[in-house]
Amino acid sequence: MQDHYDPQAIEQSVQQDWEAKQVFRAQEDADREKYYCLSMFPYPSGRLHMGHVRNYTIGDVLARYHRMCGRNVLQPMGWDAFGLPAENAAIKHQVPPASWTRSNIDYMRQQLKRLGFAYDWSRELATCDPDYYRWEQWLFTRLMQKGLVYRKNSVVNWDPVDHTVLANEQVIDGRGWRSGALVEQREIPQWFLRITDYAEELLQDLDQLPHWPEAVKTMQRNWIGRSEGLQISFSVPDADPLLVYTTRPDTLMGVTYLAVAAAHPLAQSAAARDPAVAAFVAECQHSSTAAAELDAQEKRGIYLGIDAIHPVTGHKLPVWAANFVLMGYGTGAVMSVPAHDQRDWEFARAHGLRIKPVISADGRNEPDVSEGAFTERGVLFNSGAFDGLDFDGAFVALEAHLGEGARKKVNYRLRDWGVSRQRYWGCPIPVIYCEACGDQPVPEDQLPVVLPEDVTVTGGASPLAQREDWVQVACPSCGGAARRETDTFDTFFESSWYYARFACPDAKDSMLDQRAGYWAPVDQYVGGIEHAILHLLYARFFHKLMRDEGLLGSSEPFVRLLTQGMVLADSYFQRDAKGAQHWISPLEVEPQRNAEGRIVGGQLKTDGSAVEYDGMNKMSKSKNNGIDPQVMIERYGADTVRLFMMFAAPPEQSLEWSDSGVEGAFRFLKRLWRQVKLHAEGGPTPPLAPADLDAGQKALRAKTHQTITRAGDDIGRRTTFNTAIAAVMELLNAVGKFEDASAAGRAVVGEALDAAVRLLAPITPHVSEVLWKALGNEGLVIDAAWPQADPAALVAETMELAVQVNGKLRGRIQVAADAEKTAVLEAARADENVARHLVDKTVRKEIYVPGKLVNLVVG
RNA sequence: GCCGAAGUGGCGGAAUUGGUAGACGCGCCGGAUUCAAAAUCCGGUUCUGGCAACAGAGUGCGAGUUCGAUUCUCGCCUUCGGCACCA
Repeated sequence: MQDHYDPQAIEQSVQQDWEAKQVFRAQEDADREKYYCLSMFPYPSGRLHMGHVRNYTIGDVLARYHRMCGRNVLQPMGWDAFGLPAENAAIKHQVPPASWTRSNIDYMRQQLKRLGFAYDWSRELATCDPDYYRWEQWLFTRLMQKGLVYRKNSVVNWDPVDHTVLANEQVIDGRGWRSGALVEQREIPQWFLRITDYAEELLQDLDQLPHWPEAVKTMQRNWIGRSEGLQISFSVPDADPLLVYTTRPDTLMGVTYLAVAAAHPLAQSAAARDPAVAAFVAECQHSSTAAAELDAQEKRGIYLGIDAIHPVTGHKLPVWAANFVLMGYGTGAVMSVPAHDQRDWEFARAHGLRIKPVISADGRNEPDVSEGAFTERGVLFNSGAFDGLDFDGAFVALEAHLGEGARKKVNYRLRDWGVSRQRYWGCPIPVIYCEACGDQPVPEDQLPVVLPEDVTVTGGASPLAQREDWVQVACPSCGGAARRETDTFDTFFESSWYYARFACPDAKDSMLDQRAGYWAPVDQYVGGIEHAILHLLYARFFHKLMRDEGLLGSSEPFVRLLTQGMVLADSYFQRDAKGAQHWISPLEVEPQRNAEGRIVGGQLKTDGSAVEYDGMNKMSKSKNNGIDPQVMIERYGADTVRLFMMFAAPPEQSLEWSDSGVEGAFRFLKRLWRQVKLHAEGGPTPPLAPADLDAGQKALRAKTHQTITRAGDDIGRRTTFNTAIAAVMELLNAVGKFEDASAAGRAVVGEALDAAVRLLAPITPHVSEVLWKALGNEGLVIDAAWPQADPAALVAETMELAVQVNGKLRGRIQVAADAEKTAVLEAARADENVARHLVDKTVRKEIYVPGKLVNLVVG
């Protein structure tokens, strides 16, 4: 054993040892309990960032912990390889997306290996590989045959200069990010998956996921947005009736106007007659397609000069076009009740429309709607024959009254999944268009439809559409001339099923084989909270599609979910003469602190010039505050980086990068190394005789077994790795203070160090392997058993209780562990300081919480 | 705007089921070691008053429930994540 802890010397040789012994190769074994641990696979952007390191360390700690608990663990890794950044890099550096992506994968794979993650690399997959994406093409053709796929027009952001469709993130202040041109909304035909057919099951099955965070389930429930209401028809003279959906049919008598989307046929026909309406509709064409921006923008509208007929009163209701009504959602029309809906109220106020209250809290007093809408449920008034009814009564009565004009309907906020992308670097949608035979799925024996990789990406029109050799194809039905679909799948398509393919990445004849039956579902999934809705919902949907295809027996893909927080770092900037911010890496700044120790600014290390401090922000290119994991691994080793990441914050919270925190983690490992070395130099650990220990030895042994209990619970049940590490630190602090060179003393220290090394093995696996051997053990610590606490070591003879008077802490008492309540209360009153607070007072109440405290309530 | 989360010493965080607020680490202060420094080791460290014993205050803000609230309820403020074409 070397004198000093030298991570660079040991980590490589430990990794070679694991590799040589193929330690992490997973084998199906029906006799063993399986544990499938998966971290969200990375997009191969070029280099690993700290978010990856955090994500994969969490997964690795859990995988290694469960392995030490005896489970048959699978932990695979792969690449979410299709996506927009490859096309951007292609434009910038004139490299094909395929080669850019594959060289990134090669670099990042080597980085992951350097971090010592326990992956079964034999199962590695990349979604840009035709052997992978052929199976999602196959599934799509199956779904076409089942009627779960359809094609319809939908709106995209169109850049009229670059002649290309833009992603929402490529639209900046309404303009294309490269061209600067004003973006237009354009309708194009796109493929959709009927996820709404599964809306009810996706909602119901959330109840089958007790080990998912409540926040994620709540967000998914709200996203699916099930509601029950009435679809009501409003007749319009000389036009088709307007259909609206409402969850508040009880407010029908308070409807004072109707609002339709700018793209609604009624608005379109009004635009043809009225230039003012036409101008409004044209203006709406330039608004964003992003819901967040639409929702936040000023509510605008225009009267169409058309009136609909109220289905009960027969009164005329003005029909408006409004920018907050979306054509793609529901019927593209809403009924407006300004007295009882806040958005309608604001719109009515702005445009001088009538506000008619019809719901009262108690059925007697009219609500005050002068300052805002009254949105609670209540009792109807001002509603003719329906006066006095409550919500449910009105619902039923109105449904009956309207007859043909209304239909009860369960509605979902969830919309069908548009999977078409007008991009090159993605999985080709396997469809052939024949003028004679129509839309055809590519036949199974012609799959995969391989994406040509030798292309030039310009940022303009799709390179695929320009490849006539690829586009032109024989119709599978009539054999005549036909054309391929040139759109590719949304990249969420690939990431919706990769977890299942890891069970059988080499399956040649099917999407999944029987091995998926062994490994699926994933027992523990780990990834960023930003995926709480979209990715996780699509993966749940795909799992059910694959189940209904007979490929899987379960209904949910992920049994447990851990959503990790972001990694933040200090960010600094300087301003140039024009006032523009230039972001400076925290590595180049000497921070300046105020008297309280808070950072208030800093100086550039190179020239001492002043820099401004922008606080802690998510590590990102845009703020230039990313800390390169590679640099940290080279300086401190993988174990220190892993330890710091697990210690600095609980996994679900955001984590603040701290150079001195990393130093602290490194210092801890150096101290651990010294303690083991010191102990090992004294010779082999003598055998332990628990019955013959003195009080001090018993105390250390109790600490060891408390630590085992706590760390096991923290890692296995609570997944709070930070507190598990703190517990081990406490144990090692106790060992450091323990000075007893007797045989029994050395036995107790040996037991403590043995436990510490095993408890740390999932977190700092390399140094743990070396220390494990140094303590005289054979084999690998990753093959050792997770330590078990000895209940006998935890039994204490006395316990400390807090004593409060009127809820304020006034003393602490030591009592026998089995003391009766009366004896405890007597000891509490006898405490000197407690007694002072009881002078001239009457004890009105005595509260005793066994093992915790006594509270004496005095008057 | 809508949905979700977070807010505790100088800093990161702990307090698991309503029961001792501040574990563990960082930083800082003092000491040991050293010619000196680094490294290491030991001690202290929520704030205010006090030599101390101890007392008072204290978990974003304002109310409430309770013998007792960081924890539960209501109302606000701030920050962060998502909002369907970033992944």
